[in-house]
Amino acid sequence: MTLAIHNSLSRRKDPFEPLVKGKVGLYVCGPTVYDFIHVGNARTFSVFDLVVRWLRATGFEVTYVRNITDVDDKIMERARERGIDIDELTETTTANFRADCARLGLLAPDVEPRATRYIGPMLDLIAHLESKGLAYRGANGDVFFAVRDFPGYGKLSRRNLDDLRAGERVAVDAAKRDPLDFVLWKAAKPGEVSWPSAFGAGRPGWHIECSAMAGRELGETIDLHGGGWDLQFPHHENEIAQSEGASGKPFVRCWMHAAFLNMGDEKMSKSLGNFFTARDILDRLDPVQGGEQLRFFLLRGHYRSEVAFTREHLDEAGATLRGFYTALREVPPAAIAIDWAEPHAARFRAAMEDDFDMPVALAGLHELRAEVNRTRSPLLAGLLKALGGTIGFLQADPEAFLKGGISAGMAGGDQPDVEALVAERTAAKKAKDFARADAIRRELDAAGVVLEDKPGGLTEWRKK
RNA sequence: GGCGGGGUGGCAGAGUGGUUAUGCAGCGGCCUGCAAAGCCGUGUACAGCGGUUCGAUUCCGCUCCCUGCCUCCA
Repeated sequence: MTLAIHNSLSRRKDPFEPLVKGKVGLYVCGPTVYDFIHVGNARTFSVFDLVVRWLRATGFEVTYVRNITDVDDKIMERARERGIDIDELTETTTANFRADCARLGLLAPDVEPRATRYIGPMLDLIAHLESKGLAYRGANGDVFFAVRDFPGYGKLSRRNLDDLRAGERVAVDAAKRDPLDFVLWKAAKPGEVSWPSAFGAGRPGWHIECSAMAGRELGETIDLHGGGWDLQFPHHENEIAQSEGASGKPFVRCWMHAAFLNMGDEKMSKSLGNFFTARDILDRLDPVQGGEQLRFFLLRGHYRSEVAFTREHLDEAGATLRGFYTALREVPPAAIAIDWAEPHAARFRAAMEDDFDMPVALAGLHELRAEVNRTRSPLLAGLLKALGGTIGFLQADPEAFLKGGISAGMAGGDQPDVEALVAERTAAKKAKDFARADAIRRELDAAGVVLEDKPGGLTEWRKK
């Protein structure tokens, strides 16, 4: 069984073989830290979290690099609006981003390079490109990449230079030789942050940072590079041009692009203004279940298919997760190592290795869940938990998960004393006072608590 | 205008040239004091029109519709 990944370069599922056997370098384009991330961003980061977890679960040693873009026009603009300096803005935004990721249950990357710490490598790269005739200085002091002098330009996004309508929507910079040339280094204007350089004081263009950081952290040729679909052009195309233009070697062996999260049937995006921040959503969900619920919602479809963001779908994801946890609560899972030859495990793995086919993998997990309920086998329950664990799910304590925010005392002061009412109801039941017992059930139900009577007079409860 | 993705049962969502995806919801049953949970059973769904084929949701062509990138964007 070998992993096949859809490679945007070939547009096929290619067998995945890292450059060095057993070791994978993965670079993911991270956020530009001027504001909270939205749920669409969360989806992309969740997708690559899934990739990293799966690779590790199947024995790869992964170096996961996800950058922080902390210099950019929007950052400068936002800092100016707020009257704070850029560092203050990027520091707090980065901290917020990390906190949101933690709530979602995302693994931290092994390396989280910040663009401003890699100005040196960027300048080296630009100088190298200039020496090879691929970069030139414009009349305005900016340094540009000469797109037509790089033969492979357009190979990732399948664009023909002559078909691109540069300037149709945005004025073309007169300093460029070709309208499609892009900035490597922007000459500083008065009052802007800048770094001294051989090209004059300035700051990096957007694309150069990823080439520099990926090259510095993972080498000239990297195994996997990911991001959202919208990054394919121009960002990733330009990264290829810069990196391959300089090194003469293939930059990325396999490109992965995650599909969008939509609002209605439109892409969720900051420029359209139709977005929710990940934090807004997490704040509205149960404090115990919310992170896993949102991540499950974001990942239950295939990563190359768009998903529509609605409250109903989010609720459904929560219900599904509760179903899994219910099985694990009823049948305490044995702590086991996964035997990949076991039929459920083999099916799950085959699905995951087929370009991370989560819907099929989850279908197998559902069947396993039903079997756990039927057989009450701790070994199968253990397998369910272990398989879920390979992709970062089902690792919470089932009892705590099912009780949700109510058990953690986070639901507010007007919550009824569940344990006391349950005890009272147990007594009422014993006395055959079913009217009282049912009244308590109704009262708790209204408070969002569902009671489940078990054999032997025990009563479990969970959040509705 | 160029390049791209997609239209599957009430909803979500895989997949396949001819056999059950799966989940949620619904319906029936078992269990239960009543419930809940669980289990069992239950759905001739593949945008339309042609073509290829013994047979197409699955391949080919056309049409219609939705949508992405081409500017910052996960």
